[in-house]
Amino acid sequence: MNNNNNNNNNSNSDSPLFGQIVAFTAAVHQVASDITKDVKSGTLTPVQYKILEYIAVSQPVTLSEISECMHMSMPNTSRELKKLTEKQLCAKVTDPADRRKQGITLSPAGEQMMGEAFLTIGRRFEERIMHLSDEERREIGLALELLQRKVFY
Amino acid sequence: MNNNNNNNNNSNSDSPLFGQIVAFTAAVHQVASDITKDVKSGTLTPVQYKILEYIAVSQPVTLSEISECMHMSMPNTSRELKKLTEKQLCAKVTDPADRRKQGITLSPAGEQMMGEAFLTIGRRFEERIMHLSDEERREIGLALELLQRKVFY
DNA sequence: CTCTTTACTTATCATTTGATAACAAAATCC
DNA sequence: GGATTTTGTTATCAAATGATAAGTAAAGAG
Repeated sequence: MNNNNNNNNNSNSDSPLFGQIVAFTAAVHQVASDITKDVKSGTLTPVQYKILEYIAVSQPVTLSEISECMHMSMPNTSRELKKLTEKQLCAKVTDPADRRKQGITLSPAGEQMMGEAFLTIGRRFEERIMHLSDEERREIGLALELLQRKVFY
Repeated sequence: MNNNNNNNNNSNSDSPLFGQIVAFTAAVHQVASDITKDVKSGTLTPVQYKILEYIAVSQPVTLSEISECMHMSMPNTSRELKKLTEKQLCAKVTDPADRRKQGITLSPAGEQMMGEAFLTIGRRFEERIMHLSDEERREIGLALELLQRKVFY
């Protein structure tokens, strides 16, 4: 009865791309979540793992950068980073040029942990694209480049 | 030549695609997070919003489906859904064919809330791709389709 | 009809995360 | 040199989320 207008409100008829992007984004999230499932050590909280991931890719980083990029407040960032440091997974080095700033890097143990995590992720990804030919991979590379440049910048 | 098709176990990131995918995935997450920032009503927790989003796209859904898809336990799913129902944002309808199951849909208020959210998201997305030509959009559509079919399935 | 399984609920507790106030040290501004 | 801004810390509190145990009602199996 009051089943009013049809659902499938996935779009916005302005842009047919929009619906496609929504579905695509959901798929990317889904796959990313599948592929990274259980890679993190049990002693890490999800946020802590994310932080390590970010440090691993962007090191050295400052606390403020982590804070901004991960959308968390400085106090909370500081707290989590302290825990990571206590777990010996990362190290803070005071910038000699500006001694307020701290360059944060992974410790050797942190490097190893994240190295293993990325290896697992890489293996799972390889499985997923195992069956693809060189030509297909080339196309995928181009598609990724295109989307990143024009949409996900 | 070191071609794919054989499963080389020492895989990790000798696939140049892997690094590209990592960066791409990060970019997608970043943009998605930017674009959906603050679209949710202040009365919703992040998880509750995610659930509503899922219901909106997939309704009607059962509790178990939400539970599985969102990676949360049945008790917790039940709790959050109860809160959403109390907030009048969704409705449970017992399946007459199997009265254990509950089809969950958005209530009119829920439809409206999510409709507005999607509209905002759509507008922000439009801004982002505003400057693109028809030809570019067509290419993007193709790229999305390719990636979704071959990588993010 | 009893036994088991499925789908979900309720209650409870621990942990994680978010938010805010108050502080400190180094750099920068004037 | 004193005020201000930047960068980070510590402490505390509230809320959100996760985990688990125990229960209910309906469906299905034998």
